Amino acid sequence: MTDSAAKPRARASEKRRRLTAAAARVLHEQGVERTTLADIARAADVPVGNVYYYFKTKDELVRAALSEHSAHLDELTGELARLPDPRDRLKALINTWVDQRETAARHGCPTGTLAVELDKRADGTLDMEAGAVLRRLLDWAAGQFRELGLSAPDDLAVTLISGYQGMSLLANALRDPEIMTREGARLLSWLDSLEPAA
Amino acid sequence: MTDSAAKPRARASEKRRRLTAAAARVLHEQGVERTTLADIARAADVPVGNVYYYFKTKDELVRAALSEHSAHLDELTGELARLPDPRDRLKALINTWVDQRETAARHGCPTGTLAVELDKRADGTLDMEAGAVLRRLLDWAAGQFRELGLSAPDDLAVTLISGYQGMSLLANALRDPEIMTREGARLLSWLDSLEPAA
DNA sequence: GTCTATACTGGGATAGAC
DNA sequence: GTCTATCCCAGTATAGAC
Repeated sequence: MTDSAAKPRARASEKRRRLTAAAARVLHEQGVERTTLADIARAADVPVGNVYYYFKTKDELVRAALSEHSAHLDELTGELARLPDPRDRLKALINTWVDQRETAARHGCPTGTLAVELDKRADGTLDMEAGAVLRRLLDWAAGQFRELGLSAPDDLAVTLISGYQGMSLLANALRDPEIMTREGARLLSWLDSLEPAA
Repeated sequence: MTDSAAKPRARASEKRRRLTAAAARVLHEQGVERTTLADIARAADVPVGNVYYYFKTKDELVRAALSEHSAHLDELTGELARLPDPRDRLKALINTWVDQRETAARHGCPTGTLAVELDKRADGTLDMEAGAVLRRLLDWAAGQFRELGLSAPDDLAVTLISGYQGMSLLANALRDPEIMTREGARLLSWLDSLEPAA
């Protein structure tokens, strides 16, 4: 009996997951304000009006997309944790960014562009949530710098992530993926130049 | 006769200028998609429906806001031109950014956030126009680096403007103006470290 | 040349059928 | 638990009064 109910439940969460994944992708490509629930439903292959069974409001879908980005970040840092040297982890992170250059040139950083859009809101509902995801990335990077014994690890993290956001924004605005390549190389040699205080 | 017609014409363009200035300000604060024509009209103290006498569509108001930013940029570089040393001009530019830190922390870089939002559009109408303004800033900066006899002036310009966009985005997402101060200081010492190739 | 009243559309949200 | 039909509002744009 409980088992017979399991399948519908499974399908329900399956659709919910499809909607979440679609939201993350479509909101990144089109932005929050220009994306309709119909767009997301279509991308998830779910009937339009049905969306409200899984998400009460559009904002909840945005929130789900943010969790998706956050989970993706966890996955990435989890993989990087296998590298013994923190500096190598940071370098691998930068290489990941450069590998994504075509996407960045077309749509920007998923979290960064979301942060820009949500910060324009007057209502205090979601306007800091994207910032919170960026904050987690900053904290992770600061941890790596700390492990390296560098002073002011938090500031170094800001410099690194700021570099990523800046190059993504410019690559996007100018539609030029090579900006990611060149600035990525610069960040790599910057990393190499950092030495612990004597 | 031609003189008697001058006053209404002057008033007309006066309102047009008020609308343009209001558009630049409100679009920066609220973003394009969340700003209604009524918002801009109210900020410009012009009757709502009247807007269409001066601007045929909302997109034209966005375009006007972009010209405003572009003009503001010209004004700024014009002032900086009075400094004899290109390096001092670049430093003064960075100091201007840091002085604007409270605004940046609240609303981001006017042109950068506009670029992010417009790039989300599928229609090829305005999606590159903000990028064009950023391009002009890049070109100006590259000119300064070239005057200094530095190699790869275009890449240095990208690094500088990317730094500005990155620190503005992070300051905005985290609502922390001090990020502008710290990253600004870093950019200043980076500038000082640059030497012409021997 | 200036402004008002209103038409029209897109899209978020809901009630309720199956 | 799934989906359809529909309501309703916000907001752009226009027609036309003054």
